[in-house]
Amino acid sequence: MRLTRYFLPVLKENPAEAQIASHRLMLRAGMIRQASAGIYSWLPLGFKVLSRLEQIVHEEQQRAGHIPLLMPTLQPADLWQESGRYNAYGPEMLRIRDRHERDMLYGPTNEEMITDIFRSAVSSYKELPLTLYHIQWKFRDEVRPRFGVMRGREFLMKDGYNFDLTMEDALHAYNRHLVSYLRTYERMGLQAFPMRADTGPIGGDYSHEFLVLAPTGESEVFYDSDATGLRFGDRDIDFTDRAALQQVYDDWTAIYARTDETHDEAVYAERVPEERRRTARAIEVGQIFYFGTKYSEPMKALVVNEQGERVPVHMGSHGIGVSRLVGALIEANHDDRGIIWPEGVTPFHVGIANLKQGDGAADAACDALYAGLKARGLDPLYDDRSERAGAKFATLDLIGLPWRITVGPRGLANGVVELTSRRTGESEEMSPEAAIDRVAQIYAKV
RNA sequence: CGGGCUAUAGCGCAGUCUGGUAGCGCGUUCGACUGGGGGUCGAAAGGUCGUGAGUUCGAAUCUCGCUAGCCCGACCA
Repeated sequence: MRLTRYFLPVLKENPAEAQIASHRLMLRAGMIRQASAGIYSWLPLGFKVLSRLEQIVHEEQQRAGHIPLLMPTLQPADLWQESGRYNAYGPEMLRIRDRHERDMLYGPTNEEMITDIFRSAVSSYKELPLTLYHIQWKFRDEVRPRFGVMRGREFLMKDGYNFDLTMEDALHAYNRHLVSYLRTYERMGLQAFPMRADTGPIGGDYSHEFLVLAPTGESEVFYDSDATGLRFGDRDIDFTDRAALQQVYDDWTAIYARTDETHDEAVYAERVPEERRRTARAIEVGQIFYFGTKYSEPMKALVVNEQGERVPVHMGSHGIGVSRLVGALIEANHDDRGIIWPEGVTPFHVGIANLKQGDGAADAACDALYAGLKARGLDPLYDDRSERAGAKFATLDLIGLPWRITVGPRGLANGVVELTSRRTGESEEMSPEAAIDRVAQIYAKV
């Protein structure tokens, strides 16, 4: 993409309403624009990152054997009356009435709807196990939205629901989600820890939250410093291998890591040596639940088992806050000049800064670089504005592309361009061809 | 939902106390000089001062209502 043909409304000054880094930087980098409290338009750059996160989530869910579908944002109230949550949910649920005076709601989650879909189509244990998920906008009418997309009212969430015959099967689904989530966050360049969690208004008795350490996080967490050494890495997991998944679950949950909601001083003191105890703030970016027959019983989601008995299915629900992750990524990856995207989620792979727009040699070199990068399947952003070097560097630093190729008459006289890492600031001079190779190499691993 | 605050040009703000018909910086447009970290000079465009009523000869400014937004707390993916 050529910057002069893109839509990137960056701000030089900080908007007054933005208190935390991610909110401030998303506004300044032209990623989002507020439409109303806690409701945002996603401008092209933000939309690109959001779409990239969606893509990673889709890939990892399907790798785990989960099936995508798409349910509506607006739901009929009667489903929620059936589960008993229509009255239980409170004013956070946005209630709407249509022209026929029918009570509707903008879905804050989809347990009822998915259970309705399931029960109308599945009646035998032979069709289990089944895990369905979607990535869809949700609405929770927060009293006090804040921190940009980190705590909006409208938010994009991946929510998945497993249907199993037995608790053992459902716990295997639980482990599948735990492992697929670990993979998902690592691909995004984030280290997220599973922490034992309260089950909250959704209910149930088996739950972990995934938290990313960040000073602006809303949760206080207590953990063993050994947890920060955990890496999922490139392990190629067979998601049907129960023992292997259980092992990952055991490895990751053995180390003490809890939020303030479930923190237990006595257990903490007993299991974690004093010098390894850590307290920090963290952002919640996902949560998994096993809740058994909480919805399948009242909503009659029954299947016939091998003995010919009709039994309620065991369910769980599993969420990843996709739009919130954009904020979390920035909280975990920025400096005073702007965002620093991990390679796995960057909106463009590399920025090209032409330091003398209109100069024949510089223009030609940039055009060749741009074409060469595209030919290698890369997505470059070419800053072809008639701006001075400082302005181009500032813009590219702000929007956080992890790599920049700087092209100027001075280097071109020696046949070189400069490849600079946004994260370390280190640069290296090399031929344009070598720069293309290097960037291609970097992204081959992502 | 309790407490506090704000609303003036795309963004950040001054002007409000003491009423007299709106200003600064950034950004934008045009021209020139520039060209390796938001450059310089010159010209220009852009505002029903959130909204409704009231007071007044006259309201961004005073009074009352309404709306929207922000901060702290409680709540929350």
